[in-house]
Amino acid sequence: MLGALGTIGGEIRQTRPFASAAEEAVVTLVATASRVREGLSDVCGRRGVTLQQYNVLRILRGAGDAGLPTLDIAARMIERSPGITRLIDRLEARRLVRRKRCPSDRRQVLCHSTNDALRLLAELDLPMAEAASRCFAPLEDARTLEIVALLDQVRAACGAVQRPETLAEKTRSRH
Amino acid sequence: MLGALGTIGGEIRQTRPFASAAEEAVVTLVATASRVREGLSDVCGRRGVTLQQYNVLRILRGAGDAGLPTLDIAARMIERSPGITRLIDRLEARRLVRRKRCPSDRRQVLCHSTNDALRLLAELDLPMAEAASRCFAPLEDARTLEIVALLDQVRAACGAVQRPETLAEKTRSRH
DNA sequence: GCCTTTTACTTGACTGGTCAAGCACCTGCG
DNA sequence: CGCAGGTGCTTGACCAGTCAAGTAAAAGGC
Repeated sequence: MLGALGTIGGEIRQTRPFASAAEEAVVTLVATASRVREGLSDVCGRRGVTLQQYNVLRILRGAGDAGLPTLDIAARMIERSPGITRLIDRLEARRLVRRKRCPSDRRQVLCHSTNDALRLLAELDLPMAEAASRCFAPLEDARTLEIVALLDQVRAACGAVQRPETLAEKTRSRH
Repeated sequence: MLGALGTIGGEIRQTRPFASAAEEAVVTLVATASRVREGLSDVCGRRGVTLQQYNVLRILRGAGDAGLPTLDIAARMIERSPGITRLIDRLEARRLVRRKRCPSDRRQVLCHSTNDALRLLAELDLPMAEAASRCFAPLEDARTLEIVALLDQVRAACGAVQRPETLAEKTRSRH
């Protein structure tokens, strides 16, 4: 384990082996996600959007014409983002998002995808899918889904204490 | 798959299933790492350091009295960090790092851990290890190491194009 | 019908991260 | 020895993310 080829221990030139399997896994997980993220970020970056912005645009595309209130977008993001307002500000400035106050609840601001955004997403769909495939290319689909299943358990374990169900979510699941 | 409990599809309330295993895996990977990162970040945060700063301090502890030049630290970081100089600036301002010019190569700046830093790390060792264990608690060690092995392959696949071996690394491996 | 509480953001001040350019220093090569 | 080119950082300008406090609207009492 001490500096073996292809392992994190080797890559970051660590002098001592990991104290536990969990510690090694945490480091490997964060490092791997970081690399994958860079690859995707790079693809988005070529079209002038960050990965977070891309994520928002995809969420809005999925929401369709109805649009989505600001905090609902935040709740669906892959990575938590408290700066959601400003993030969308920038997208609105670039005419990738339109906002309007919700008539039935004037506290909410409904966000909509614009045609520019849909065009941008259409351009990004293929390269993003390719970037994802490239990362998991050495693994068969079965192995890939195995990772997914294992990671789901990890998220459940740390997410349980980390991100307690919000009130909004509780309310939603009640009906 | 469409919104099943405990899966990413359910958690982020996605309306359509994923187009491919790779895309699902990418989303799951980034989301999971993000949650794990938050948990660790939170532990560090209570002692006033970011996860990146903690990583630097650990690297310097590992380096011992010899210290380590700035860019060597950057190379060993779990997440790539071009802002390494400023990151260390902040650590130096808080007296967690000492810097001095290397006498044999005056371009390099050798960074050293201070006693304050060692004390801080000693305080963080246990809670950080616990946070890591908590994330992987539902998995047996064998399953945990299975994830590590799979993720190593993913990193190799996207890292190959993403982060080509630097010249410095080539030089080092030559002797 | 008012008054508290909750929700859904928004704003301001700040910290931290990123990119590009620059400077000091070393390393060969003629 | 001098100088072209590479290395190792640092700096400045910018942008994105974070935290705390504030505002406006809805919801729920009494």
